[in-house]
Amino acid sequence: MRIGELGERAGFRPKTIRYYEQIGLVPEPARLPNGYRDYEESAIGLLRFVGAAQSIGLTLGEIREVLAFRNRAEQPCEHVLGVIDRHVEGLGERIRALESMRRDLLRLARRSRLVPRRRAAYCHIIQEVGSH
Amino acid sequence: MRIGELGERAGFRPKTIRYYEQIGLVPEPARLPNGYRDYEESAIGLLRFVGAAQSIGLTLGEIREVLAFRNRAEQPCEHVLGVIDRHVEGLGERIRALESMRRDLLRLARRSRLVPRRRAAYCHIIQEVGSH
DNA sequence: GTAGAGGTTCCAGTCGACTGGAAGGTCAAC
DNA sequence: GTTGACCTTCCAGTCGACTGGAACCTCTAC
Repeated sequence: MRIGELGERAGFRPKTIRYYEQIGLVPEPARLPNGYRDYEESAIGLLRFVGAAQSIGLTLGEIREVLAFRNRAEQPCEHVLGVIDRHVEGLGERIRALESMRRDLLRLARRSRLVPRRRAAYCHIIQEVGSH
Repeated sequence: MRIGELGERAGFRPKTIRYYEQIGLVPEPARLPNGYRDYEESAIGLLRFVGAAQSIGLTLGEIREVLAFRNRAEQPCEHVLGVIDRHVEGLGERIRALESMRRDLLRLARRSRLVPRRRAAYCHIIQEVGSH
């Protein structure tokens, strides 16, 4: 299939797919006699993989590393486990921060609606967040 | 105090402080006779506010909006409450996504360590994440 | 044959958040 | 007086993830 169809089905713009190919994230596909890229069905899965990896916070660089192992059909090595551990650690912190933030913002929104004359209350909350 | 000291005490580089001034995030300070910037103590609190707001995910543009209201000592108006609501909503989603991600990664890490010969397990998990 | 959609490469730009570097001034300690 | 740390402005660059646009080709429907 051509690049436009691949993009439609995998959820990426052609420009983005070409960009990914340029930075070596995905392989160059075969070409039709007219020079158009000709993708296999498997390219959809690969791009979906990239999208999923992005959605869990991996950078394109990290995804490329992971794909390198996937493409070689090797089991995760210490390197990939290291990537996972780093993310798990960071995730815990981010979740705690976000939950705290959410609670604060909900409380603030409630207070602001109950006491509309309360002054500078938003700034007060942000400063509490900052002092944790 | 001069910009270097402010940066030390507030946790920002002088370059960054000048950048914030340039984009209108923080006000221009007074100047000494030699042209050096001369900051009041309150500038530390303002920059800490910026840092705290960044840490809960606000963009500089959003922080600037909030500061505009703070500086006028007005109570949060509908606009600021709108910013809060947007963030609360987005936060809930992000927290759920991060928690799901964290669970998946923890499970993956455990499985990978118990069954070190398991092949391409990482890719499998990412694809599960993507299919949620 | 024509028009328009879709494709190609190449090069540069956008966005947001900084950061580097050039060119030069100021100041305090030695 | 000299040196080195710190300051100034200005202009452009970096990073990561794209995206726009120019110039041109290909193909299908009318």
